Amino acid sequence: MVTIKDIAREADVSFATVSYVLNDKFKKIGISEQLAQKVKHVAAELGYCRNDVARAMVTGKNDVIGLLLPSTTREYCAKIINGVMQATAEHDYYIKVIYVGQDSSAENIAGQCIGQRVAGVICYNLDNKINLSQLHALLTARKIPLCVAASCRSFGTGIHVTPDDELGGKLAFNHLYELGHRNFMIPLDYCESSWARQRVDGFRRAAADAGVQINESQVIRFTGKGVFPAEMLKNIFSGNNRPTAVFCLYDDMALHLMTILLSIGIRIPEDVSITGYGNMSYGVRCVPALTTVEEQLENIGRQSVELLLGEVKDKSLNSASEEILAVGEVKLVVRESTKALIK
Amino acid sequence: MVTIKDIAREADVSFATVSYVLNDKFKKIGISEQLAQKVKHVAAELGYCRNDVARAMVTGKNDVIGLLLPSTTREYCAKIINGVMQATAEHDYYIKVIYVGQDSSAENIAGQCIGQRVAGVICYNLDNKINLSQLHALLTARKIPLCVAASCRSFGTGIHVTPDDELGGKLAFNHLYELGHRNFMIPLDYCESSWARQRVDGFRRAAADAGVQINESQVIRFTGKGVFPAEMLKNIFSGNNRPTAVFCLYDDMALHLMTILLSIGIRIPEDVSITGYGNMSYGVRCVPALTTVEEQLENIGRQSVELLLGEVKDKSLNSASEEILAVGEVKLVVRESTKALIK
DNA sequence: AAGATCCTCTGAAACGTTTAAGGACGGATG
DNA sequence: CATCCGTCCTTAAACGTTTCAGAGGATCTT
Repeated sequence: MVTIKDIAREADVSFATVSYVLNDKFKKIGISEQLAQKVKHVAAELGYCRNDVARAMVTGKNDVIGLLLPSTTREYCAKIINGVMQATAEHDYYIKVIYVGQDSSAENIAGQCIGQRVAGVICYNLDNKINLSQLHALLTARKIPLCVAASCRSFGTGIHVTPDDELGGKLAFNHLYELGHRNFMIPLDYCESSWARQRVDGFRRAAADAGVQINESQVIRFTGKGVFPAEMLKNIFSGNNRPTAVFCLYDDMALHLMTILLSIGIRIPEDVSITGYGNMSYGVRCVPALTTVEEQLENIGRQSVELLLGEVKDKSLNSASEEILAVGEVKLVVRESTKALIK
Repeated sequence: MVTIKDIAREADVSFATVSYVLNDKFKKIGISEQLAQKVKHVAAELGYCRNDVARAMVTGKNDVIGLLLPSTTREYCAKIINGVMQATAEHDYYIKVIYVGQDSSAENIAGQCIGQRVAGVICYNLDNKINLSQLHALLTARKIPLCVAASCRSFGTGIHVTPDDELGGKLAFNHLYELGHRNFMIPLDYCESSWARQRVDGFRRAAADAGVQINESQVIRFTGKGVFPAEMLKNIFSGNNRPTAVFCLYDDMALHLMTILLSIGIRIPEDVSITGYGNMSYGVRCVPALTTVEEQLENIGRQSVELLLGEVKDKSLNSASEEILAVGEVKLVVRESTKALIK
C-alpha cells in the first residue's frame, strides 16, 4: 500500500510537505503552487489513497458515528437507516453499525463504541433491549454524545428525536372530520405501546376540540394477537349506528381490517373510510390506496445525525446533563381509502 | 482517555507487558499469572478500553467490512442488513456503511473503501448505480474482496450470492399444481427485470415438467405502471375458462390484485388462489394471509459475510480472478390465499 | 553590511498499539 | 567456577499520518 513516504521519495520532498499538499494546507504553510502540483501528480500516478485509520489515530478524531441496531427486518428500520446514512454521508462521516443482540448489555455496547472511537452514537428501537440511560451515562463519561432516534420514551438527558405521534392522531382526525365523518371506530389490538396511546390521545384531543364525542364503545379492543374476528366486524358494520370512518393505529392494522371488510362485502371508501399510520410502501399498492400518516422516519434519522454532529462539534456536550428534544414532523398522505361522507 | 501506558505506570510494569496481558498472550511470553492479574486489575480499575483504531493501524488489519448501500427504504433492504449485521457481529467484525448516491462512481466508492481500510466489501442493490465490475477490479487490485449480494447479474469474477429465483417459481408452481390447479394466470407489470424473468421461467419450466401448458394468453402484460385495470380483471375472471390460480411475481403485486379482486366480489382463495413472492411482513396481516415464496434475504446476507470473510482470511484472493457463486435457499410459505381446487 | 523579514520547505515528535528481539536473574549442568 | 538454559519481563521499532517548531536562503530595511 502506497504511503505518503513513497510519494515523498518519488517527488524528492519531505513527507511533511506531501501531507500538507494532500490536505490542501500547502498555501497556509507556504508551499509553492508548482511543488504542490508535482506532489499531487506523483500521488495520482502512484494511486495513493489516504489511510483514514492512521489519520484517525493521530488526530484523535474518527469521523464515524455508531449506529446501534437490534435485529429487525421491518421497513421502518430501513427508513431510519436511510436517513441516517444519507445525512452522515453529507457530513463526510461514516456509520459503523453495532449490533445489539439478546445478550448485549449497556456496558458491552458502550465498550464497543468507545473501543471503536466513534464520535457519537445513534440508537434505534432499543427500548427493551438494553438500559439506555445507563448507556448514556457510560458514553457521556467518555464525551461521546448519544441520540435516541424515534423513541417516545425519554430519560431526562441526552438527545431525543421523537415522532409526533399525537399530532399524527390529530391530522388523521381532522382529515376525517373535514370529510364529514362523526362516527368513528378506533380498533386497539394487543400492542398498547406508548406510541399507540399517543396516537389515540391525539385523535381524541382533536375530536374534543371539534366537539365530537368519542365514547368507549367506539374504542374496540381486540385481544387475539392482532387478528380481528370477522363476525364481530360484520355486526359492527351492519348495525344502525355503524361507524363511517376507522382510525387504525398502524398500516398493517388498516390492511388487515380493509381486507376483511372487503371480503364481507363492505366497500371502501364508499361504506367506510379507513386511515392507516406509518405510510408503509404497500399503501400505494392496495386498492383502494391507503390514506395514512407519514412519520417521516428518514427525516428523523437525518435530524438525529444533525443534532448529534452538532454536539460532536460543539464539544461542550450539553446533552450530558440536559435534554435536547426534537420532534419529527408528521404529515398526512391522502389517498383513496378515505372519502367525503354522503348523507 | 486511558491508555496502556497509564496502566503500565500505575502497575509499575512496561507497557509491552500490559499489551501482552490484555491480549491474553502473557502465557506465551512467560508473564506470571500473578503479574497478569495485577495488570488486569489495574486496567479494570482505570476503566481501560482498547483503542481499536490504533490497533488497526499497527496490525494493518481492520476488522470492518464495508457495506455499500443505495438509498432505499424497503423491507428487503432491512432484511439484508439484518443478516449481514448479525453474521459480522458473530465474527467480531463491524459493518461500515458506505452510501452510494446518485453521483457516486466506482472510483469514488473504491477510494472510500480503501481509505477506510475495510477488510472486504459487500454491496447490495447497486446494479444500476455504479459499474460493479470496475469496482471489483479496483478493490481486488488492493486485495480487498467484493461480494455482490442478492443480485441476479454477475460479471464472471468475484463473490456472488444470488437468490434462487427460478426455484422459487418452481416451488410456487408445484404448490399450486398439487392443489389441483391447472389454469394459471401470470400478471407481468411494467418491471421486467431479470429476477422477474427468472421467476417466470422457473414457474413455466415446472409447468412443462408437469405437462401443463402455459400459453401466452395466460401471461397478462400490464403497461400501466403496476396498476391493474379492474375492468380487465372482471372480464378475465368472469369468463368461462377463467384462471383458478395466479402467480404474482412479488407480494406487492399480489396485494394489489387481491384487494381488487376482493372489491369486485371474487373470493380468495375460494374462487381463485393467489401466491406472492418475497414474504413481505404484511403477508400475515392481509386476509386471507398470503401464500408466498420466502427468499430468505437474511440468509443471503449471512452467506455473503461468510464467503467474504473466507476470502479475507484466505488471503489468496481467489475471487479476484474466478467466480465464487452461492445460491440462496428459497422456501414456500403456505398461508391462506391458496386452496385446493374443488371441481 | 548587518539585521529583520519573508518565503518555502523540512525535521521530528506524537498518536496508542503490537511484537520481535533481547536482557536480567536464578538455578542446573559440566 | 564458567556455561547454559529457563523464566519473566523490558526495550524499542514499527504502523502512516498530522502538525509544531524551525531552518535555509532570498529579499528588504536602515
